Amino acid sequence: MNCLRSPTTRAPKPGLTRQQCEAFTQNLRAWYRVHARVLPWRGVRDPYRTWISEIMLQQTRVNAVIDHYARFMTRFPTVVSLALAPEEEVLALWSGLGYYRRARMLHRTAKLLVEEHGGVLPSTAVELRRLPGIGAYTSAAIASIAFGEPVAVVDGNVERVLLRVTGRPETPGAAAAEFINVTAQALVPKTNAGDHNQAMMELGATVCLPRGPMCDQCPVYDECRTRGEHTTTPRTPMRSQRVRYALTTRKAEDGLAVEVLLQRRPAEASLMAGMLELPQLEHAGEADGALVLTEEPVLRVRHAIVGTNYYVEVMGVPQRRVAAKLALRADSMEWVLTSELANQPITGLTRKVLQRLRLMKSTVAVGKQEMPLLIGRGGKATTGDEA
DNA sequence: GACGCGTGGCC
DNA sequence: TGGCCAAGCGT
Repeated sequence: MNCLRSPTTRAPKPGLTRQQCEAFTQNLRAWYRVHARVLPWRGVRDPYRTWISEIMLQQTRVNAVIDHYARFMTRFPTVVSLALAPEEEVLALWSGLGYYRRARMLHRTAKLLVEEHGGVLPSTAVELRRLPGIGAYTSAAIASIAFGEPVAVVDGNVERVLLRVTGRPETPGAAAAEFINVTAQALVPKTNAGDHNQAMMELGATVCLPRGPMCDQCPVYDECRTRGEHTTTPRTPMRSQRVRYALTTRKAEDGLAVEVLLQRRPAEASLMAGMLELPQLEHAGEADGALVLTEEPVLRVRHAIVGTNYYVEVMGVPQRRVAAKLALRADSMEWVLTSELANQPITGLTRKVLQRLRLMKSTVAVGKQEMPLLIGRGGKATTGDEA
């Protein structure tokens, strides 16, 4: 425990006394031994696996990561296999996870590691921090979990837990961030730092919840100043936007298979660059009437992206009509076999639409195996038909 | 330091 | 149903 290690006189002090630090860490450790969730990336001593899981977990829920992680590790079991893959394939396995820049940086870093570091991850937080896509949190997470370095992670969970435990008023800013960092570091044991860090996050994710913390189940209730009181800062309200996509299909050359017309987003787009989606129609207005065959959309879905609710209408558009309308963008159009959709870098929204229309099969070929594309609650594979 | 970047699940 | 997120990073 580092509580004795007093910071320099000018640095802020931890928000807990030495005795509180010791009690907190002990109680947390005992709780974690019993309540730690069994997750695929836990209990493996492979820095590569820790790296992949931590990148996937950035701003992403554990449940969403589990199946993507399994497919990803099957297809790319090593740094070298990842480095050798085309970016298209990395994005295809990332499809549905969001924040696609993560996948590109992951791929870039894998190639960098192979070219300049013998395909091996560096073992300290300071060195890891220099790699693309690895920031303050992820460098500490990999260093502590995979290499045992006693460095604290600070994510949203840790921040919330420590604000509640210390009772420090939530006033965002550099001073508050430094206070959190110092307090978090004071709690890190010299050994098993990785387990301690994961326990801190596990506590925040399963007990010390943002809303409705379950204080009666909390292992550090006695050390907590606020017992769960915590005000969350209000957010900007969601905006709404209407959007229409064209669903156009044709028979493949063999006369049996079906192909779907997709459009590739510009490589320089800030949002989902280079990924495939259904062609977007001009918004309801003037010339649309001549284009749309079915007055009623084939499908309506709502799709939320941070800050915006998209109310989506998918319109069935025959091939001969779509050609004229979309000719200007013809160079970005691609016909994709429905059997190949699962292996393409498709945006989450288009993926959702195609699955709901049963045009997209529910498994993806990864190496020699067929992996389920959807995992239902409880880990049972589903066909997607239940939706 | 603020902002842009995705998504599925939960209530 | 609509609102609220969740194990951040780069610019």
